[in-house]
Amino acid sequence: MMDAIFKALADPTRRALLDRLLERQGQTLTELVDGLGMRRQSVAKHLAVLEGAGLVSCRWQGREKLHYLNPLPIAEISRRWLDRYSGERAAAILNLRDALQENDNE
Amino acid sequence: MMDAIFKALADPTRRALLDRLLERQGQTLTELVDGLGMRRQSVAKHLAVLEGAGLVSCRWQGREKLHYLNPLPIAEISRRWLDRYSGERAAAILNLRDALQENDNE
DNA sequence: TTGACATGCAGCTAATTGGCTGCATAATAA
DNA sequence: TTATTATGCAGCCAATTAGCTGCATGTCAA
Repeated sequence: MMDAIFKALADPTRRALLDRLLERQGQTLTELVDGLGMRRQSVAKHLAVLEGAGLVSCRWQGREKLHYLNPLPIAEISRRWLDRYSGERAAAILNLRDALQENDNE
Repeated sequence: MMDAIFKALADPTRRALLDRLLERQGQTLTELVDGLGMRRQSVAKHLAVLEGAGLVSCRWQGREKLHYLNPLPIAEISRRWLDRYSGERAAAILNLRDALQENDNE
């Protein structure tokens, strides 16, 4: 599950899609295609990956599929994984700096 | 640059390597190979990716290459990108909930 | 000096990925 | 009803990736 999220975030087009949805929720596929320089079907695949990772939720309205950003998984990742690297173990940064400066300054 | 970091984090083996280094800095390649069920050369490639993304820094000590986690890029990512999804736009979560509950409860 | 050890480098292969085209289906508009 | 529009689905292809093997290089210990 965490793996799906990281893999989904690994593609710049998919991050751009999340940014677009952050600006305005509920956009359709054809709206989201605009400006990406890519065919509709390719964008649809990217959106499917985002949906599979739980980052985007959808709602059908007639023949249009509205896309909504779901920020909760990203908040989870940030809290449960990334924070370990900046939070309680911040001392590691100092250890690193010390270790690197120890004896080679080339 | 941000792209390199996201791509580096997309692989579970690489995230495991970061976790290992978070537990103990300065491990050698052969130490890190242990427990991954993978050849040394493969692990070396993963470490090269992490180093290329700035997530790992290295120091040579004789014939051994010591690996150190660099938490700064992850903190950058968390601050400059991920926080937008939980912070100022937290209202979007409510908008999403409202939109999804609007008219379909199947 | 010689043998063992730590690593690097080049190249192979199978699987995955990210784009594409073509066609099908469902909903709206005329 | 018929044409248009929004989307889905299947399949193709080139590029990337993640593992591997084999060999070369440099360092340490006996």
